[in-house]
Amino acid sequence: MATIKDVARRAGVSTATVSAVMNDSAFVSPELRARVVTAIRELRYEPSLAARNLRRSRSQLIALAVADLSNPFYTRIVWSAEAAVAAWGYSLVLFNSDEKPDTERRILSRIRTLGCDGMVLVPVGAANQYQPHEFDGMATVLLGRSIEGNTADTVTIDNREAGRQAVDYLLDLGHRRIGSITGPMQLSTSKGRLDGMIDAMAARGLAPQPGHIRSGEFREEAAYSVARDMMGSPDRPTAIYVANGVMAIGVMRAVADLGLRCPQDISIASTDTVAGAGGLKPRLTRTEHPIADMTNEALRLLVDRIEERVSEPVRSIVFQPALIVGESCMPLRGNAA
Amino acid sequence: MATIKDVARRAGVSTATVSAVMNDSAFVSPELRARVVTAIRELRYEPSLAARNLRRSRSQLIALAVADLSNPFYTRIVWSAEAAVAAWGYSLVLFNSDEKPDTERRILSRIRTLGCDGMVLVPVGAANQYQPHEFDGMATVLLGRSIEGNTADTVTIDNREAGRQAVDYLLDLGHRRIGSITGPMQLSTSKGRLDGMIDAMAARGLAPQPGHIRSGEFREEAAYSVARDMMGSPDRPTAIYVANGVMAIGVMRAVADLGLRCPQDISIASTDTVAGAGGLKPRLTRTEHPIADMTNEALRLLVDRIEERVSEPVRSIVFQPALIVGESCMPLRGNAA
DNA sequence: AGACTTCAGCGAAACGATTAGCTATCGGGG
DNA sequence: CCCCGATAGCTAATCGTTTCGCTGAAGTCT
Repeated sequence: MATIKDVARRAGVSTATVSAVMNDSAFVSPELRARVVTAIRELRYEPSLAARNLRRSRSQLIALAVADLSNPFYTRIVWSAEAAVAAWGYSLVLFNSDEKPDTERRILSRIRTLGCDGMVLVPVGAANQYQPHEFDGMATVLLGRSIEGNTADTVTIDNREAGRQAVDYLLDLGHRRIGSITGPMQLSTSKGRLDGMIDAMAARGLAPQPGHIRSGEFREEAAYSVARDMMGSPDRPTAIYVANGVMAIGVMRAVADLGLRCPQDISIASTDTVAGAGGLKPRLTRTEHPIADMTNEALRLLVDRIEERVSEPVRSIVFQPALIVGESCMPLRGNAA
Repeated sequence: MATIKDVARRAGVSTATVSAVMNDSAFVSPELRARVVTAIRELRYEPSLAARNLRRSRSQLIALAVADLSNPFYTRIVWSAEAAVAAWGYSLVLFNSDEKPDTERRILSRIRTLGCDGMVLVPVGAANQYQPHEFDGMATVLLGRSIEGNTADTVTIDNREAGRQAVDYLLDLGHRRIGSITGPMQLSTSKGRLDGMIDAMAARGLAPQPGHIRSGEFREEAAYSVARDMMGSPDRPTAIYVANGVMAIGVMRAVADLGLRCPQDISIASTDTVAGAGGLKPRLTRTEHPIADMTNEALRLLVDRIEERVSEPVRSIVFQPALIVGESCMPLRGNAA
């Protein structure tokens, strides 16, 4: 691997000149520039980022730590993020905390050690699990989930509104016994969506039955067993709001395995799914999130911070969900019940 | 950010001793060690990888460049790779070449500049597009696709066998007019799978009609339009072998939009899909690839190379596909035709 | 006691870039 | 003719580690 010294020697100039040519940081006469450029090409010189970064104390690395790489929702974020990061001239270091706070803690420390210029984090822990020092000195944007009392920029969806929209739709169809399957309650997303559901019902003087509100991990299997349990009971709901796309798949599988038909026997609405794209039948009625826009925005905020073009202490951007009507819901009258 | 010097000063020792404590690289008396450890904790010292790597000329970074991050096949690879890389003590830098050779070239150069210790590459170009120098000096493993005449380790699936298995199954069901929709022919995967199909038919004295063999980009949209075209003609095949999971979704959508039913009107078999997991109906009959195993193996080979525990010049590992029977194929007799 | 080995720990030279500050050259104005 | 300013390019310090080779103290052997 050729170094800047080799190039300098070959071109008969100093390393400072080579550096100037590489970075366009000072005027270099056309003649010398040409010699340097030739030497660079001949030696196939590529500057070492390790050295450059040590000097500049920057790394050109942006870390992305997502909560669950097996979830298409996050792989979509990864896809968008890779493109955005590259477009801003950085490279993406990817981490999967697998919804485990301990793993996340190790990742945070690793990100620090790597000297990443900034990070986009989908936090998995409850607010009180974070030490303040875990964020300071590092440009950070929280994506998708927020942490109360945090000091970092945040890009989220209006979860409460998402829950409200979905459940309002079910209510409009005449459903009254509506259940919900959501994720862990310490997460802002789960809590927000459930609150939205409760809002929507309260607005019509209703409240969900306690046994019809269940939470579990944001995984297909967890949702499957919770759904089997809830749907097996005689006073089962006529409609379910599932707070997450992957869980919705589990719920649909549970419904099918119980011999129930969707939407004839049970209506299902969900939030944040990307499953519709996969050819799922029936197509889910769901609130969709502008994942790509959210991710791009998160990176814009982050790069702003990194390059110190920003004055405000903390910025919070909230996107709005949109209800997409599929084929997984029916008016109550049409029900077998 | 505290540096090793701060720690040394605080503990009243030299930087060399701090380094020894950090790396367990030399014996340090319990007393000094304790002082150092305390100082490290108090200052919340984390060594700078930039400096360490400059010195050691290693980066603890492994690059993964996949062909298409929007394809679940590759996101599955990303998932497995992140876990494996972390388990080996490295971090993952992710790139998406988006099936574009130009983008891939830029990525290769970036990987070099970053000083990654090694890379796992899903190559997108034809063999002759690679310069030998693009690989040398860098530990490399090719994953999923191979490059003829390459000098890197390779982990692939037996594509020919995959095509043979799927088409054999269709032949066993009595199909004779079998079509195929595959990816770009310069890719080893597309070519291998088509060859396997031709093998299977030739073994029974048959050959596909020329108009029934089509190729296009490995994308849902490409497959959709090719399928509409092929299925619209009067002598359309009674079964199709689709060489890729994402394309299979496009084909199924095309079939549905043409008012045809699968499997009653047309049987579909595919290779390499991960769509079955997504709740697709009917479930595809397909050859599955042990993606996680392949990825783990690729990383094992790579780390072997990086840590120079290996003598052989080039290793090639070929995995075998397995036929998974779903509900997307029927015997020919049952057809409307 | 003297000579030799261990051994903990230190000092300083790398690693490969950037960059502040300096030097030499040249042209032009007083 | 001298001085000055501008300009091109160089020298050397620096970033934060690791690591080679050294020192001096303590232990071991004759």
